[in-house]
Amino acid sequence: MSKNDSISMSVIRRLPRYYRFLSELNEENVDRISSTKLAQIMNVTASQVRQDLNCFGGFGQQGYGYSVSQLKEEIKNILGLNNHYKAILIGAGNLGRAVAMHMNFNKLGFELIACFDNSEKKTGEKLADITVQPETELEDFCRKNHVDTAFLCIPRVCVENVLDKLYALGIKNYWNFSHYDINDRYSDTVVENVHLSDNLMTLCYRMNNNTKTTRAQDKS
Amino acid sequence: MSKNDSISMSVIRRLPRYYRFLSELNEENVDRISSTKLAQIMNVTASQVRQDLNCFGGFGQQGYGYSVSQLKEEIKNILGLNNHYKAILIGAGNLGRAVAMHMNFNKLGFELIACFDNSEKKTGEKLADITVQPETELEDFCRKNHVDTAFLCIPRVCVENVLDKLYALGIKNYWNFSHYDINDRYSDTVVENVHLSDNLMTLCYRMNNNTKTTRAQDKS
DNA sequence: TAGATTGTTAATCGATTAACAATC
DNA sequence: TAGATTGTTAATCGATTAACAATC
Repeated sequence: MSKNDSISMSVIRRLPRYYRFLSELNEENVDRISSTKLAQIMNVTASQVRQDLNCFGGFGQQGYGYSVSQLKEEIKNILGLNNHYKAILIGAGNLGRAVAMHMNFNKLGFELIACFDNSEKKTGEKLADITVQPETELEDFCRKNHVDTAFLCIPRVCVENVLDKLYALGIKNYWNFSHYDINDRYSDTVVENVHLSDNLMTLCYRMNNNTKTTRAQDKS
Repeated sequence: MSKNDSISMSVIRRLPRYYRFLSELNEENVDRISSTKLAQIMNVTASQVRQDLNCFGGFGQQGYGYSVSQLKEEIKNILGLNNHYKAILIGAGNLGRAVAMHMNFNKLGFELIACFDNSEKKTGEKLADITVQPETELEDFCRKNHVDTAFLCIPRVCVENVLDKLYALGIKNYWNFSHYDINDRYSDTVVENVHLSDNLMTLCYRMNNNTKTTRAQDKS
């Protein structure tokens, strides 16, 4: 982690993809790989691979290429996947439950330690190995337990209220599934948005205009 | 839909966001808006707003601005949200169920007409107003019913098999929640990927390197 | 008409690609 | 040593922003 002054978001958003492909190669017991070969597999240019990796350090060796297992580990570290950031989930609806059950948080740098929902019906339900608590417990829980980030799987209209509480408690990292603009209210937050409906509208557009869209940014 | 030769993906991916903000303004009964005002609300530049909109036509009026309701409708049309593309869902696990229950497909240009799962346990379950069918019925169903697109909420390892069937049946539009690279196997497909774990890894990176990430592309 | 704001062209900025000297 | 492939600089390409003439 030496050179990482102001890495562009374009590069950052490609890192998980590198990590995935390198993990696969590693599982297939591939020892080394050249930027050209990796680029081929990933459908990008060799230049991009080398430029991207060199944002973080010179992981390769001239005339040889990159060690797959080493590079995989480097990127894992750069991404911070060895962390166990404590996360809480707000909202135990369909989406919240899917997120809780479906994701392998431990491999992604997180640990899900609690879930809250404002509906009495949900309270007491089990998701993975955590129990849904009433939202009235939220603040108390956060004061008693260190919480790094909140995953917001609640409707847009509910976000502001919860966000204000969380922010006041010092939680400033969010995985946000709503269309509420968190950064707009609190600018010193780190927010990753998942806008499923935007994504689906984009699919709709592209189905409509199939013949002539550019290829750029297709992936991801 | 006149000028739309090769609109860049950057522009396309911004359209849903315009649509959202304009819908809101419209609900607040705002009649007209200037590019400057809209840009302010959306946290972008006025130039970008005007450039983006002018990819599709001159919707504004000099000295006046844009009619909110008209512009909203224009974008709705550009996105094709008035369509009712017939969609089927493959996979009734946590994620599939969340997708089926959580999304307001009709407002997004789609209609969910069936759901399939390869597990006997799932068969017969009700999601929204559709019943989960065994995956063995898939091909038969697709031959008897027109299907425009498939939403893939199944594990990566299951995709290839299902994809081959769907593609053979002429289905070439996919909303893909797995890491399987559909475009790689069939290049004449339209694919929108939702890579939740990539997204979460990006959050992890940014939590690690909070102080010094660029702002570009933060939104979306 | 005067003021406002668009549509559009030109300038800038950043990201991607190409090229090649360094070096394993 | 000769061949391969990196790290890095320079060139290109595309996207964003600024500027302004057209016009409502």
